[in-house]
Amino acid sequence: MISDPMQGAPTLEEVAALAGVSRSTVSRVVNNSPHVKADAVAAVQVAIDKLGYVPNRAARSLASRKTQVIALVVPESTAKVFADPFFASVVQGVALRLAETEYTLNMVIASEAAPEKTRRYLLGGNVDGALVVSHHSGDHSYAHLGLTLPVVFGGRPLSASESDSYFVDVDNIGSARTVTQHLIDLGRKNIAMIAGRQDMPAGADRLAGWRGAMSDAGLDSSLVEQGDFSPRQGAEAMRRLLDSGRPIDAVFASNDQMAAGALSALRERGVSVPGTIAVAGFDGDYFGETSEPPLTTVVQPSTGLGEKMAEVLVRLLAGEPVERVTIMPTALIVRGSTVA
Amino acid sequence: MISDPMQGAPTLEEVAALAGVSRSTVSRVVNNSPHVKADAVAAVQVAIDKLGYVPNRAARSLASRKTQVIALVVPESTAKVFADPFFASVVQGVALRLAETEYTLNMVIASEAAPEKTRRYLLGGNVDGALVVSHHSGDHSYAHLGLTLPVVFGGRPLSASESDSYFVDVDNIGSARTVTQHLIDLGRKNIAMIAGRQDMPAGADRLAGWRGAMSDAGLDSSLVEQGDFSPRQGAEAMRRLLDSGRPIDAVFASNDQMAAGALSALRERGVSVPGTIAVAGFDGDYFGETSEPPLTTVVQPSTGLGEKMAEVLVRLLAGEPVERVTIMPTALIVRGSTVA
DNA sequence: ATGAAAGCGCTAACAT
DNA sequence: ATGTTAGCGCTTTCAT
Repeated sequence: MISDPMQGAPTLEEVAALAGVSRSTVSRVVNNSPHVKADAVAAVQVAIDKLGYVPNRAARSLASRKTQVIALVVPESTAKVFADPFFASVVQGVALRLAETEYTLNMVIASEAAPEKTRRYLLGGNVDGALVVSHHSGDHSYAHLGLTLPVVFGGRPLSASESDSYFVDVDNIGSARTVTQHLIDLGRKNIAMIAGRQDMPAGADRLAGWRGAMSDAGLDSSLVEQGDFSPRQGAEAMRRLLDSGRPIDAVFASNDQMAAGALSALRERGVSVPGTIAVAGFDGDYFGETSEPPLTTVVQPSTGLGEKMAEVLVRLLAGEPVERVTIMPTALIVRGSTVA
Repeated sequence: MISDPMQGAPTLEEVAALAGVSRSTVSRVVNNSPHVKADAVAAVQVAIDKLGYVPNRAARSLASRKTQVIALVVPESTAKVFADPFFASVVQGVALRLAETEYTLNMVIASEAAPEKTRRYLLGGNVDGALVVSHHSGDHSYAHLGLTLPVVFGGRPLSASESDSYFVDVDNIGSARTVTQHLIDLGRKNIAMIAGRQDMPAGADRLAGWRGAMSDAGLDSSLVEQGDFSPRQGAEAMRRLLDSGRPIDAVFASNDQMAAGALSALRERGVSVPGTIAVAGFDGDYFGETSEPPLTTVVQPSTGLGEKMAEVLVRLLAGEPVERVTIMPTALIVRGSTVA
């Protein structure tokens, strides 16, 4: 059998004995207190190294009433579409940034069936703060968590007013306007929209951005179909658009996955892209990079978004002043799906 | 400012007082001890609900010498390619499965620069067990961790002998043979291989499987180029293959990402697929699903792999007998890249 | 600058 | 079946 890992781990007390100082002094050294004489610090360091001492988190947490744990809350529905490369990148950014700190990353899958369980866990003093990513969820039972626990959201929370929650996001409306304008500048007039779920900020805002650009240009903005951000539903939406019989010379989809789906529907109907219909997406993930033709899209700094979320929370926890809203930059990338 | 979340959290002692029993009894109820009378259980439950009591993990961990934490160790290089959908799915499986247990998932990014930091953390009594995924790493400093801490690997560990580590994997050799045989059955004779990194088991084994099938069929197995599992290097490998001037009528790539890259190289050279060259991949991820044409591939149950890893570790931790090696089933999926 | 002492909230023998 | 008694390993006043 495997030996108990917690067995025989050297304690602070043993370090103190070996260094010939009190436990308090060792504790101070471990916590970088400035009030310890240099030689004492040295002696303790030697003892720590010799023993391979690692502070016990549980004891430390119990005594200090701080957990040094940050929860990354992922609604279960989002977890199921972990396949979403955008989401995976955000998680990656969070993990990378947190690895540089003393915080530990606790990934929590929030079952939509038992939201109370998650709430209790988060509010039960098990974590110092939480990061909530819900690209794909309408569930915002976490919106009010921010009143009790430091929380940073990935993407603007739907239900909470901007004034009382911290979040990191991109300018979805503005970016959607930009892609749409690109399509308009190309001379396209009948630009359809494959919108994402409207119970999600990203879905609603991108639709709003498209509408804004269309009406500013005096174009009709009634060509809208909806999908759930998946390639499959993107393809289905495209087919419905085609079947409507209305003239279409361009399509803007709420994300690259749906745009890629639209591309396959177009291919199966023998419609040339961008010749007959130009297609643009949003996200800048590899669905768009590897599609045929590659997609014109709005690139979001997905890893950067995760890093920023972690950073905002860490600073919040450190008591530093932090801006409630952080908007990350996006960039329009023009590729073969709109320009031959 | 935000109120201290750990402030005022009801303690076991308060529950005991309200229920009119001792702390031990409350503890027993919380831990589902069978030795508590029904009415006492009821009284305690009422008190717990009324107070909204949540056990303090730190205190529990300190007293019980168990952390209830499982680390998911991700080598930093792997984290950077978190973009790998296969890997993301494995993580998803782990998280989903662990969410059903009492364990907490601690995601640890193991910096290759400071492997000792991770070792210390894992061995310092901060976790009960670890899950190591290193699809993309040659680093196996974790191989010997298994001697001290319960560890389950995703994929066969390279350096450790099978007899002393737990792992969950698929039959890479056999599956690679199967795809290759499919190509041979199609009448292809000059089948090239785009192999993955040979310092990784998956890379080496898939190459071996292809070799085996080729030599069994009496075919030449010298048409090999290597890549790092990325689409870009898959495309480059394909170009080198084409530039070699040797006849080629099929290609098997170590993963779908490289196969997708090969597809784009082929398209840019105007080579028809599967007409002139048939292409097959491995993994069953969406690179293969969304490519044009979609890829014939070996589907691995990626989420299932993660779930199984979690399950094996949980059972190991529970002291249940568990098989050291778990091989998950794969399936050959034939699509347009090999059959018109 | 350092030590002594008192817990943090819980579990785990040991009694009863 | 339930209560009592010690700690788990660390931080943190409070002295000195």
